[in-house]
Amino acid sequence: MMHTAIDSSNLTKNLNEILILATLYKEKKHGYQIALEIEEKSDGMFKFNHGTLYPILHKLEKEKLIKGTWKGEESKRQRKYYAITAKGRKYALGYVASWKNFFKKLFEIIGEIEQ
Amino acid sequence: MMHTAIDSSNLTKNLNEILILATLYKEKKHGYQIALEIEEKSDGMFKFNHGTLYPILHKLEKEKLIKGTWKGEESKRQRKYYAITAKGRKYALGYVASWKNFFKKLFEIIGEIEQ
DNA sequence: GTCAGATATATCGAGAATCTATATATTGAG
DNA sequence: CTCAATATATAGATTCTCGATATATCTGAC
Repeated sequence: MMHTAIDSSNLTKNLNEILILATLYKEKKHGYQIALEIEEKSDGMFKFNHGTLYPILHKLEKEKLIKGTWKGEESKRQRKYYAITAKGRKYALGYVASWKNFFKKLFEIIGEIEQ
Repeated sequence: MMHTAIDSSNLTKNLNEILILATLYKEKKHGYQIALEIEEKSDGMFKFNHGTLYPILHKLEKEKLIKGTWKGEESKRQRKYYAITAKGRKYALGYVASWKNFFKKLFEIIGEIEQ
């Protein structure tokens, strides 16, 4: 399995990527929908500002982890639906393993903190 | 208990702080020692560059979560030993609760990713 | 003894990423 | 018809880490 190491010096970026990939894992969604769903599911713990969300989507698309397609009838509002790619799925699977390892290590250290 | 919310848009900073507070929770240590211990305990997953470590220590000290004291005989090498304060302990306890919550929420979402 | 490498603290400039604000446009409720 | 929510996008400000640099001490090898 591809091993996607988490860069602890850039955790937020790693978090944003895995949240987006997870949200798209089972079905395609457009940007705004992704942001809303993540915010709802996490009870507001994870939020995306517009200025953060779209550049990340564009970057993931450039890396071919997701693929966007414009949809909407003519002269109607156009939405860009993103679908995860095969490459994106592999990447996401490796990422989950890395996050588990991350928390294991983290809790080993912060286990020092006790009441 | 004080609730220390984790700012998911600045995760690395939150991580660095909790790692330092955890490392100081049971005994005082100087900066270099903190960095080495965290790197060893995490098998290299968490690392501190010097340019990152010292500014964070200064900031935590300014916020009175830790307190530094220079030690070393005259004309010998001076080391600054940091001890966690009562305020720091309370803060750390709230932080651990927040990290657990963070972890829970994250895995609720990335649970979508399955083989 | 002296020299190299590890220990130890500190700061600066560069680079990367997010945030806030702004722009533009559609849709639905009242 | 107007306003709030939906929807995508980008620019500039801010913030944080990284790598480099500076300074100095300690220790072990030769």
